[in-house]
Amino acid sequence: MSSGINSAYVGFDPTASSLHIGNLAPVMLLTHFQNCGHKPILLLGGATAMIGDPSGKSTERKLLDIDEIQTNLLSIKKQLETFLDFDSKVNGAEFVNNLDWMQTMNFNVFLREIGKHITVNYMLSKDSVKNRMETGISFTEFSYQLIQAYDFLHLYKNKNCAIQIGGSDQWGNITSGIELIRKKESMESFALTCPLLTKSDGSKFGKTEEGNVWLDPDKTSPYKFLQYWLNISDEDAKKCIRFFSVLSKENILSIEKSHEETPHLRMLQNELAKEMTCRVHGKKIYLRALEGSKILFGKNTKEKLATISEKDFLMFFEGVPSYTISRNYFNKEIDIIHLLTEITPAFESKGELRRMLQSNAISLNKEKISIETNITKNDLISEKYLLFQKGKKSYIIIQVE
RNA sequence: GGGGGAAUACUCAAGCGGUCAACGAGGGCAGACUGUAAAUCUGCUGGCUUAGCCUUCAGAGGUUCGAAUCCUCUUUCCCCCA
Repeated sequence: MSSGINSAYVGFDPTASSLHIGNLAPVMLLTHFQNCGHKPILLLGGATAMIGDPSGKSTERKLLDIDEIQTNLLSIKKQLETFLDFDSKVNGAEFVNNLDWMQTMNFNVFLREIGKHITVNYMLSKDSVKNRMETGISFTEFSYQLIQAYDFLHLYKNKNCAIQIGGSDQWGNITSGIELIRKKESMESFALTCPLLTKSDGSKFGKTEEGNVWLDPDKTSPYKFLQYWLNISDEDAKKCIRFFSVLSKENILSIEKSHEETPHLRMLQNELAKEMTCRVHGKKIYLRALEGSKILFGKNTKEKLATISEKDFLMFFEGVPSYTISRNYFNKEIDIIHLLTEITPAFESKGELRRMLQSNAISLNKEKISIETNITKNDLISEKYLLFQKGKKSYIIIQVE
């Protein structure tokens, strides 16, 4: 590794229109790899996405639509571009697409040149296949590891790339590639896998109750994206900042030190959230999302709330339960319980809402309200919205039309 | 095929004729504290027009002034014998 420039590749199958932060671990390995002077190669799995990787899947998957794969491929490519340097003459990152060599590959040639070197016995020993022996696996998905193995061989021969990086679920596929290179070329190649990141509470990293945290702002709003990083526990933040930031070792140690001295400032989380949100969404959007967080979680923010634009308001609250009601209701005062249970189904029962109100859990426009509160049109933000909160983090929006 | 046991709220799990909307634990939600943490403490956790009322303890009937509790049948599950 320390001698000269090496190449390493990571493969991404365009099975979704966006990457999520769980995909980022191998990307960051490549980033660090490049920062050490080596050359990263990003393999887009235009061909492999058409096959379907059985790794980690307990059942056969439906084939993806070919047009969809193309669309996905382009948007994932765009997302990846922000993580690496493509301009360097010396070790600039490079994209390849395995469709380029697979679509001209003749099946007969493939069987003679590639298939002959890997035994079915060997292929069957992989977890991805073994786990499917009971439930069944199609020949198509079974072949996947051979195609990925061939990718590795192809890049070894054409790009002098002897290292493949991936998530730990890719171990089997990668070692098949190493095996193939050894058989065909009598040369050594290397696998580097990163464990699936888990949080200290044992749950999967990069998931919220609503699902994956996506890089695509249409799937996960920048505000939520920022919030995800801000809410990482201290313990996890230490791990994450090493992994996901490109800060120097000294820098990280000094942030950690300040964090320990003044833990309530949450230096680690803030720094991490800033790095990630800026890199994925850009600085401008980061600042807007940050402003939103301050408004929603800061103190004395009722006035501030009134100042944010409708556009930002909608961005911060993208994805929160929202109900639309008629303006006619505001001809007179509205009973709070009537509004939140009957006019809108925001709460499942009046009893529940009553309990919440009695325990001081409900806020309207950032101010606690009681069971006697009546709503008037003066409570409307931008003459259009009512912002309710259940506790600290759970929002409900009522929009007037 | 014969015999025995079980089915209770989101989950586990008490209850064995009235004091049961049903102990307790976990989970969940909220409050206090705090850092939009963790830990801790507190409250809530069937519905309603809430000193009360209504609907719930696998399902359907029955006994009784009164049933989650007793009886009958049905369904499902577990165990033992063949």
